[in-house]
Amino acid sequence: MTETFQIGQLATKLAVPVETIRYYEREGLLPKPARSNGNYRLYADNERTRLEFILHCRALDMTLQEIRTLLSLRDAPEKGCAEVNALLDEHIGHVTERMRALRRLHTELKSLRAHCEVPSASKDCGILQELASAPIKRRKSVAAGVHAANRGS
Amino acid sequence: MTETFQIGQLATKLAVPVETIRYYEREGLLPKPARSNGNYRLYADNERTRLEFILHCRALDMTLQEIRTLLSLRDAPEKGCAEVNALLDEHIGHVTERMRALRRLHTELKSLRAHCEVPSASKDCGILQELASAPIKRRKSVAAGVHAANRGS
DNA sequence: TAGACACTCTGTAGTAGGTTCAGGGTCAAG
DNA sequence: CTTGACCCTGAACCTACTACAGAGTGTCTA
Repeated sequence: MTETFQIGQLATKLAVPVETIRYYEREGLLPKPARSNGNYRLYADNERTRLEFILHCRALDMTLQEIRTLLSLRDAPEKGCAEVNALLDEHIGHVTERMRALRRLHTELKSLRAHCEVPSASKDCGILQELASAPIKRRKSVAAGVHAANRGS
Repeated sequence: MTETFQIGQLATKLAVPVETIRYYEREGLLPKPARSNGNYRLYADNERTRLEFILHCRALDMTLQEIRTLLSLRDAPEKGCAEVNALLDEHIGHVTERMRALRRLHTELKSLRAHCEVPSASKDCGILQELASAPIKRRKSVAAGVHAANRGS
């Protein structure tokens, strides 16, 4: 019989909040674990490994949906891993695009900042004036993260 | 008497969804506009200008809270614009940090991808193996966007 | 045996910045 | 008088968690 641990121990070991583990269970990324007499969750090594897998993927900024896909591929060892490659390539594509957007953004912010090197009264502030009148370049918000929803053309 | 337009016209002009305009009003970024007899919102040029200002700021990935601050500075022309500069500098700092994080992430993803140039059965997939065993480097999620919450050390 | 304290349980609500939907009202044209 | 385009409010949904509230469990000490 292998060693089991309860949720707090698992959380400490992997440096993840307890609530996150329960959340992943609710979301179907982790299976429902065994329970103790007192209804505490009991985890063994396979759950621990699975959670580690998930955390690695999250550290690489994949969405839970992407991770679900990877887990299902991992659970089907007879299938090829071409899908894994495809998913990863697409994810890398997202990241690349986001880097480009951030670079553009950075340039623009720097140029905006240059409008006001010498502090003055805010009614004469070059930055505020620029913000009021600069053309709006519609772009996907960087704040949306790596996985931007497509809004608009 | 200046020309007025209703929400759909304003939305079309500035290429923003109607719902977003109403949302900004709820959030207090836009003032409550005049209403027609039929209870339709009626906008004039000053609201339009204010909305443009907000959209420019959003295009630069500022949060609504940052924009609220900028708007209040804009509304107080007697105050200095040192605060504007400070806000912008901090925002640029966020963006810079995020760019760095994205570059690290990109490197890591590329290296992971290199584990499986030749598709094989998924049970032998180098990527899946790597994801299961690689050390977890805790980092702020890039998906949190430019404005990351600080979670954990 | 009782109390203190740490741990766990479920369920709900909040976060940012919107988007989508249901169920209705308004207005001009045909 | 009906069609269709527009508008209204209020609430639910999205991601990936996080933060409670209120209750039960388990262990240690007095």
